[in-house]
Amino acid sequence: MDGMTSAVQDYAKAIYALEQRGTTTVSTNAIAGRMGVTAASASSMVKRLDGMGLVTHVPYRGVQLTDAGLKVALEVLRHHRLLELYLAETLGVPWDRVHDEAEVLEHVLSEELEELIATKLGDPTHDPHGDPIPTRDGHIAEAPTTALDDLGPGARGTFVRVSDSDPEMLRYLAERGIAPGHRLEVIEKQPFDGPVFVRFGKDVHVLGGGLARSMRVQED
Amino acid sequence: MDGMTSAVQDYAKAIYALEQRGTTTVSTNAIAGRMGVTAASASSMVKRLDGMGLVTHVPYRGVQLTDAGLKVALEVLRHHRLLELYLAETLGVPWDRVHDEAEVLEHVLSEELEELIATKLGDPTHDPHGDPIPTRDGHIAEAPTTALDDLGPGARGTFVRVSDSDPEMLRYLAERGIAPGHRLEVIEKQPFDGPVFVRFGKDVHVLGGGLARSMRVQED
DNA sequence: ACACAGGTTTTGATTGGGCTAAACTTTTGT
DNA sequence: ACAAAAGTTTAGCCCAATCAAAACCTGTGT
Repeated sequence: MDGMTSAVQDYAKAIYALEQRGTTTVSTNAIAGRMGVTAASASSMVKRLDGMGLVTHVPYRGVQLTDAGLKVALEVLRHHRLLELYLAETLGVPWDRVHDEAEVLEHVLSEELEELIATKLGDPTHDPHGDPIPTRDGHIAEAPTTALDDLGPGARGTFVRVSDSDPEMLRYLAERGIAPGHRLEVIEKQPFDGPVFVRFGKDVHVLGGGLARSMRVQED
Repeated sequence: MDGMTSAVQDYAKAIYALEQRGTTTVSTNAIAGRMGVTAASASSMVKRLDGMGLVTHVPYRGVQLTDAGLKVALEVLRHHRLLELYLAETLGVPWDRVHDEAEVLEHVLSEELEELIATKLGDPTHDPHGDPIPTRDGHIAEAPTTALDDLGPGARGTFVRVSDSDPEMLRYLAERGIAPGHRLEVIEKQPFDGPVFVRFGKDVHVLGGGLARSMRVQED
């Protein structure tokens, strides 16, 4: 299993993330969007991944991770999330910036270092965004989440993460005292794609647009 | 100043290392040897570095780092040596392996993380191989060293490092209780490129061949 | 003085990753 | 039912980094 470049790992991770978002098969355009490349680039890369046996690709119909591909994705994800936690805990990297640091480190982390870090952290199960960390042998406790935007009034749950860990959003939310792990209740949702009124603790916040669509909630 | 790929950084570092070894101008072959690539590859890369203003290259005559090139080399070197120290001290990576880990991490270490690590380590001046760590602003206290092989009987000094931090050699030496930082005295040197008899503390060791040529000593 | 060995550079090919523009397939709207 | 829109793939190009083979300098020895 060679040819395992950073790009290949990133695509596997992206496809995994997209598969989690409901759709069983993932479109080329979705991959391109997430990777920030053109559809043409994504298409040719998908062909490579298929050749490597990491995905099954039915032209014009979409792509799906194979077991081998899933393994790759989860390994990178484990690296990523362990690093996020490590950077936040032991080096005091501001928690809205650990994502970007981890993004580049994840590809060069040796298995040996991964092991040392995991041990040092006490084999943690969740990263600082509230995301579960895959185990060494590729298992993950992925509780299903819903976009805050899709919840109706009365819904209760835990704010789990911001998809893609967008630092801007994380900072914005942090400024108003909102962070992954916090309990919430939806008070009201304006129609016509309008904002949602959410209670965090005592405070009610109005969240709309991209924000409410990116915030993932684990419902009770 | 873009186009700063890992490869460019590695070449700058290699050229810096070779310049330290006495010769003012560095040959293409020497670079190729150190980088583990063919002379052709080194030659074309040298042309790139010249175009970027990192070296001055006189065809067929050799290469020399410019101020800009030196700055690049010392920045990477600072990353490398801070990482070596960090990995050894806080993660317990065996000290004969920190070099290889640092080799890949040095290129993706952000300035921010570098700062946090340096602070956490108390702004250290030397790495675990005994090599000085360049300062943020590109200064380095490079004490001149001599190959153990070049010392004569009676010479005293401190074993400073193994050039290129060869893990095999480091392990071999560690097994016999020899490590950078140890004081030594040359007892005898056999003629005709023969081995050298060196006292470390109470023990006298016989070191010859590639070993004595790679061990760098800072003379009193 | 000049040929030859050894070091250096050039040439042309390859691989990984990306882009634009054009071709092709599928979906959608009327 | 069929054309337009939307999505996907292909074709042809670029750049970084490498290699092997060929062409090219340089210095040395006779």
